[in-house]
Amino acid sequence: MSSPTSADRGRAVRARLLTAARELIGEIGWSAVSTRNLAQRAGVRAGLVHYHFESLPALLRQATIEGMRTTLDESAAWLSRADDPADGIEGLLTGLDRYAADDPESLLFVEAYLAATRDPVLHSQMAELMLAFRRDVAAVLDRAGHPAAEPTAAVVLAALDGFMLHKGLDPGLSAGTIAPVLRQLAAGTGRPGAATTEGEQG
Amino acid sequence: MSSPTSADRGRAVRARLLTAARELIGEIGWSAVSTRNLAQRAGVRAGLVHYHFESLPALLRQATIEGMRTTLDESAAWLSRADDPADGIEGLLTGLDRYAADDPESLLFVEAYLAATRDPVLHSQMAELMLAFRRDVAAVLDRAGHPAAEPTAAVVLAALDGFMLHKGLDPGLSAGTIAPVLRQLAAGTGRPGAATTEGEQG
DNA sequence: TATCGTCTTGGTCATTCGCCCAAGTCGATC
DNA sequence: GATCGACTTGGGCGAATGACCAAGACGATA
Repeated sequence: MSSPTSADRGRAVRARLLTAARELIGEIGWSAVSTRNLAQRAGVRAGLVHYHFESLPALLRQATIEGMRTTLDESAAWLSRADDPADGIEGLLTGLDRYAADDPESLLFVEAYLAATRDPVLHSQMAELMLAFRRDVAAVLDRAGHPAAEPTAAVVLAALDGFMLHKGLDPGLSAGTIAPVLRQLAAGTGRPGAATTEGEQG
Repeated sequence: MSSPTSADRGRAVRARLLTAARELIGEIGWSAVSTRNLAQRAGVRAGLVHYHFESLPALLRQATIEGMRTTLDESAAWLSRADDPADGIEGLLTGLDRYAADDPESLLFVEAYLAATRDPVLHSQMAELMLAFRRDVAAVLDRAGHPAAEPTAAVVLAALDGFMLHKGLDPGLSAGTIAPVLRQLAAGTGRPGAATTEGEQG
């Protein structure tokens, strides 16, 4: 009685293709994803790609946006759940740290940034997502009384993405190394009480 | 007489190919650079690529490493020339800001990070370069009495690369926005005198 | 049972890819 | 003037690419 056959199988194939796209983008790079290796990863025939999706770029766009939305929604939820903004940001950082080296999903974001440079449609969709997330981070900082919430949020997000980039080159770069600096940033300027930098950096 | 013909023309062709490679990597992406569009950009026949270079990836590697070395050397020189580390870092930032939107050369770095993820040779060469530069930045911070030079240097460099990434999505993100935050970072923790954040952020 | 819509198959199309090579140009050297 | 070596030309190789399509499969509907 798991009856739904035609339409449901189609839905499953679409989902498998989107998941495979997210994996492959991180593993081999955005423009190296082809209809054939994508179909192989998803376990379907290559002809299905152009039946279920308008084009290969359209598929990659949709997979990317869905993946980013999921990750950013979870991150925003985690952030607003933390007592202290610094705790929330450090949580984001360590979450990033845990699966950055192994899982290529983290590279999906960077690949998407670059792809957005050359794809106007992807660009506008990603810009909307990222602006909303940055607003969330700024709001959390502002609510905690941070004197410069907006620019600090911009720097923190830039540092997080850049951390992902640099971590690939230098395995010695871990979340623990830069967490104190990010905490200091999240704490604001003249608040010595939140300065965890003293005593245990390195 | 500008006589040197054979060997000298070859040298010129190699240089043109390397320059064209740096341009194209930023414009269309690392894996989209082909022997043919590369040769066309350099104003050279496609067959020359494999005469002057072992392979296309080898050419891209060499072009990338040379470009990065030049940029990093200039940046390090600029940094050590500044009186205050904060001034030096802000100089790096504004230099990055000026030609980030137009010139695709800024994307070369990000493309290289991703390519290094999949190319062990490029990986080791880039790692050496970036580690040396981060050491330079940390040394400048340390010399100015910064209490946490190493991790701060890591965060600053990550923020700079991340800034390049985010700037492509949000044109409203300019160097002026995040410069105060980076200054604060460069100034260290408990030094209110260097806190330029007050009064004019945004 | 017959028809319909949705999905799937297997293959083809023109194009582009990295790489290779025989033949040629041309100044330098003897 | 002959020879040499560095460089250049133009074409060609098999393989991979994105896109497309006629034909079939199969449960749902009538």
